[in-house]
Amino acid sequence: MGSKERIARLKEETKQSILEAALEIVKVDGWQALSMRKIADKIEYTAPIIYEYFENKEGILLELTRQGYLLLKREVKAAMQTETTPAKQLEAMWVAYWNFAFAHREYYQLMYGVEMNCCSSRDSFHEPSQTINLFYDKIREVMQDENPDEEKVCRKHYTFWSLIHGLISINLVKRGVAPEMNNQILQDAIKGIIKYIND
Amino acid sequence: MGSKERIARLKEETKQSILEAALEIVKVDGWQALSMRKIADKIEYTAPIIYEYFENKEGILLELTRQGYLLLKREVKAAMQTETTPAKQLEAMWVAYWNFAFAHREYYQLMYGVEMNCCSSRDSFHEPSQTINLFYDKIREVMQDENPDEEKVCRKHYTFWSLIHGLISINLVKRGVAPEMNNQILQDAIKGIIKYIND
DNA sequence: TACATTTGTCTAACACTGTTAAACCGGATA
DNA sequence: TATCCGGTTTAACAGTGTTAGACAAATGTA
Repeated sequence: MGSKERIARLKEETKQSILEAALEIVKVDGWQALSMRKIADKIEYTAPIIYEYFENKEGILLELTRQGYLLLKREVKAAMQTETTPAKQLEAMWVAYWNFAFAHREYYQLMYGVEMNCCSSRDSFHEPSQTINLFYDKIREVMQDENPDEEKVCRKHYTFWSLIHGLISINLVKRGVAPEMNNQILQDAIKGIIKYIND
Repeated sequence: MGSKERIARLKEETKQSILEAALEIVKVDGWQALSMRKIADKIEYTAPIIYEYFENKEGILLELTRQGYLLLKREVKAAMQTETTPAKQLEAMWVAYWNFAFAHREYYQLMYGVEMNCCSSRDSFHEPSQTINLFYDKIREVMQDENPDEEKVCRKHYTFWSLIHGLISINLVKRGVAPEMNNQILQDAIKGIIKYIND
């Protein structure tokens, strides 16, 4: 009775095709454009059969997240194996992580909760620049250099900001990060940054 | 004819009440729970009148984003004024930024596109830990210390990760950041981190 | 005062969304 | 032949953002 296995394999195939269809839609039109009916259209079925393969829409997202983590691991591992010394390896791994985020931005967005819906143009605001200027000014003051290179000031701030924004994002998305570690990192980061400004 | 101004003031009031209602809903149930009809319910009107005050739902979000930036600027500025030396000021400003993100998480999420919908429990995955372990191992190798403190390894990695994740997030959400600066920051960060591991 | 026009508000509807229950229909089984 | 069962679809529900049309009350005008 190999037919049982055959149909099981077929089921697995359409399950995969659902995931692929979802990913295609997202790649073209973004996460907010993903709908059950569009997936169904793409695999030439009607929407309800998807529920034979996944509990609900979130089930699909969960599975894609899992795939994303697997893919990321593979790429990081591969990058590691291109180098020999630990320092070079670590560097290559982070570059791979970086590249993954842009090569598979849909995955990265899903995995780490980055901008999945809303507000098409978050640029075109002038308000943020007011706050940024406060920081720029202060960095200039901290720098001993009399005529600080504007590009350098910008880069310092951007580095700062990335670190703290990253810390915040991770905390907002994933609960249960030890708060005392957050504080220590935040303190370390701030101290480090201020020192780093006069490198 | 002061009545013109009176009704203009009234209109402005209900416009504000719409924004307040939206914020209340979001504070309690998150961004994905926000709907025009719920806002209307809260201000005791029906949904269509909201379109007299805002072009559409995104118009509301845009205005809230603007308010968020203003609020952030105020708090950063206030923090700055509690200190006198530039270094202390810069430190206080970043702490204020950090505090803002958690005191007004709805605003921060909206402003910087952090996890506004989807995937209730992104925890409860074991896949991410596989990748994290790759990094942990490598950090341990880079550390000269024979018996590295586990908490220290974790903290180093977390710092790394925050910086790079922050860099990525900003790039994914806000387009138009100079790519050459990204590269320089990424390179600087990675070099700096590796040095910093053996502090 | 009588009529006209504007203003505020609501109802109803459209086209979507995720999800479920019921019907249907073809093929394997008794 | 009759029965059951699995895969599939249709129809529906409740919810979403958004728009057009109706209706009444307030206002302006003759």
